Amino acid sequence: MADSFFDMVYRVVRRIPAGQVATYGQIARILGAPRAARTVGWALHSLPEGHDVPWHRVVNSRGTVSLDARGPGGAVQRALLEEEGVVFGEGRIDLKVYGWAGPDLAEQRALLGEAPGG
DNA sequence: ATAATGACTGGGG
DNA sequence: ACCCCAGCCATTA
Repeated sequence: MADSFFDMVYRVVRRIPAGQVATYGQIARILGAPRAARTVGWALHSLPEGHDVPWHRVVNSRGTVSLDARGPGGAVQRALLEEEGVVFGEGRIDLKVYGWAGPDLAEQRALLGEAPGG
Protein backbone atom coordinates (compact mmCIF):
# COMPACT_ATOMS: atom_id res chain seq x y z
CA MET A 1 0.00 0.00 0.00
CA ALA A 2 1.31 3.42 -0.85
CA ASP A 3 -1.77 5.58 -0.55
CA SER A 4 -2.79 4.86 2.99
CA PHE A 5 -3.72 7.69 5.26
CA PHE A 6 -0.48 7.13 7.12
CA ASP A 7 1.58 7.65 3.99
CA MET A 8 -0.44 10.75 3.20
CA VAL A 9 0.45 12.09 6.62
CA TYR A 10 4.12 11.42 6.00
CA ARG A 11 3.95 13.32 2.72
CA VAL A 12 2.43 16.36 4.36
CA VAL A 13 4.85 16.28 7.27
CA ARG A 14 7.70 16.18 4.79
CA ARG A 15 6.36 19.45 3.37
CA ILE A 16 6.90 21.18 6.69
CA PRO A 17 9.98 23.37 6.29
CA ALA A 18 12.70 23.43 8.91
CA GLY A 19 12.21 26.04 11.58
CA GLN A 20 8.44 25.72 11.39
CA VAL A 21 5.89 23.49 13.01
CA ALA A 22 2.44 22.17 12.17
CA THR A 23 -0.34 20.75 14.31
CA TYR A 24 -1.93 17.33 14.02
CA GLY A 25 -5.25 18.95 13.24
CA GLN A 26 -3.70 21.11 10.56
CA ILE A 27 -2.22 18.10 8.81
CA ALA A 28 -5.52 16.32 9.13
CA ARG A 29 -7.27 19.27 7.52
CA ILE A 30 -4.78 19.33 4.67
CA LEU A 31 -5.59 15.70 4.04
CA GLY A 32 -9.29 16.50 4.09
CA ALA A 33 -9.90 14.83 7.44
CA PRO A 34 -10.22 17.70 9.94
CA ARG A 35 -11.36 15.26 12.60
CA ALA A 36 -8.59 12.75 12.06
CA ALA A 37 -6.01 14.59 14.12
CA ARG A 38 -5.66 11.57 16.35
CA THR A 39 -4.98 9.37 13.37
CA VAL A 40 -2.28 11.81 12.28
CA GLY A 41 -0.57 11.39 15.61
CA TRP A 42 -0.89 7.69 15.32
CA ALA A 43 0.64 7.78 11.86
CA LEU A 44 3.74 9.40 13.31
CA HIS A 45 3.64 6.91 16.14
CA SER A 46 3.73 4.16 13.55
CA LEU A 47 6.77 5.66 11.84
CA PRO A 48 9.20 2.99 10.63
CA GLU A 49 12.89 3.05 11.40
CA GLY A 50 14.29 4.08 8.03
CA HIS A 51 12.01 7.06 7.59
CA ASP A 52 12.93 10.58 6.55
CA VAL A 53 9.92 12.27 8.06
CA PRO A 54 10.50 15.36 10.21
CA TRP A 55 8.03 14.10 12.81
CA HIS A 56 9.47 16.54 15.34
CA ARG A 57 7.91 19.42 13.39
CA VAL A 58 4.47 18.25 14.43
CA VAL A 59 3.03 19.45 17.71
CA ASN A 60 -0.42 19.71 19.20
CA SER A 61 -2.73 22.69 18.95
CA ARG A 62 -1.42 23.89 22.30
CA GLY A 63 1.97 24.45 20.75
CA THR A 64 3.44 21.84 23.04
CA VAL A 65 4.95 18.46 22.34
CA SER A 66 2.45 15.66 22.69
CA LEU A 67 5.19 13.18 23.43
CA ASP A 68 6.27 12.64 26.98
CA ALA A 69 7.60 16.13 27.50
CA ARG A 70 9.12 14.83 30.70
CA GLY A 71 10.54 11.75 29.00
CA PRO A 72 13.22 11.28 26.36
CA GLY A 73 10.80 11.54 23.45
CA GLY A 74 9.72 15.06 24.31
CA ALA A 75 13.27 16.14 25.01
CA VAL A 76 14.36 14.82 21.62
CA GLN A 77 11.58 16.59 19.80
CA ARG A 78 12.28 19.84 21.55
CA ALA A 79 16.01 19.52 20.90
CA LEU A 80 15.44 18.86 17.20
CA LEU A 81 13.17 21.88 16.92
CA GLU A 82 15.57 24.13 18.78
CA GLU A 83 18.30 23.02 16.41
CA GLU A 84 16.15 24.36 13.60
CA GLY A 85 15.69 27.67 15.35
CA VAL A 86 12.30 27.07 16.93
CA VAL A 87 12.08 28.83 20.26
CA PHE A 88 10.15 27.43 23.21
CA GLY A 89 8.53 29.99 25.46
CA GLU A 90 7.30 28.64 28.78
CA GLY A 91 7.62 25.17 27.29
CA ARG A 92 5.44 26.18 24.38
CA ILE A 93 5.86 27.24 20.78
CA ASP A 94 4.22 30.35 19.40
CA LEU A 95 2.29 28.88 16.49
CA LYS A 96 1.66 32.40 15.24
CA VAL A 97 5.38 32.74 14.70
CA TYR A 98 6.60 29.21 13.93
CA GLY A 99 3.32 27.78 12.70
CA TRP A 100 3.53 26.44 9.16
CA ALA A 101 1.23 28.32 6.80
CA GLY A 102 0.51 25.07 4.98
CA PRO A 103 1.15 23.95 1.41
CA ASP A 104 0.08 25.85 -1.66
CA LEU A 105 -3.30 24.96 -3.08
CA ALA A 106 -1.59 23.08 -5.87
CA GLU A 107 0.62 21.29 -3.40
CA GLN A 108 -2.35 20.40 -1.29
CA ARG A 109 -4.07 18.91 -4.30
CA ALA A 110 -1.01 16.85 -5.05
CA LEU A 111 -0.91 15.68 -1.47
CA LEU A 112 -4.54 14.71 -1.70
CA GLY A 113 -3.70 12.70 -4.78
CA GLU A 114 -6.16 14.50 -6.99
CA ALA A 115 -5.56 14.20 -10.70
CA PRO A 116 -4.67 17.43 -12.55
CA GLY A 117 -7.39 16.73 -15.09
CA GLY A 118 -10.21 17.43 -12.66
C1' DA B 1 -18.07 -7.69 10.19
C1' DT B 2 -16.82 -5.79 15.71
C1' DA B 3 -13.87 -4.05 19.46
C1' DA B 4 -9.80 -1.61 21.03
C1' DT B 5 -6.12 1.82 20.60
C1' DG B 6 -3.96 6.51 20.20
C1' DA B 7 2.16 11.72 19.54
C1' DC B 8 -5.71 15.16 19.12
C1' DT B 9 -9.24 18.87 19.63
C1' DG B 10 -12.76 22.04 21.61
C1' DG B 11 -15.86 23.74 25.35
C1' DG B 12 -17.05 24.78 30.23
C1' DG B 13 -15.95 25.87 35.24
C1' DA C 1 -5.06 30.26 31.15
C1' DC C 2 -5.50 25.38 32.88
C1' DC C 3 -7.64 20.85 33.59
C1' DC C 4 -11.14 17.30 32.57
C1' DC C 5 -14.75 15.04 29.56
C1' DA C 6 -16.64 13.37 25.22
C1' DG C 7 -16.28 12.97 20.07
C1' DC C 8 -13.76 11.98 16.23
C1' DC C 9 -11.27 8.87 12.51
C1' DA C 10 -8.06 5.32 10.57
C1' DT C 11 -5.49 1.20 11.42
C1' DT C 12 -5.04 -3.35 13.63
C1' DA C 13 -6.13 -8.02 15.48
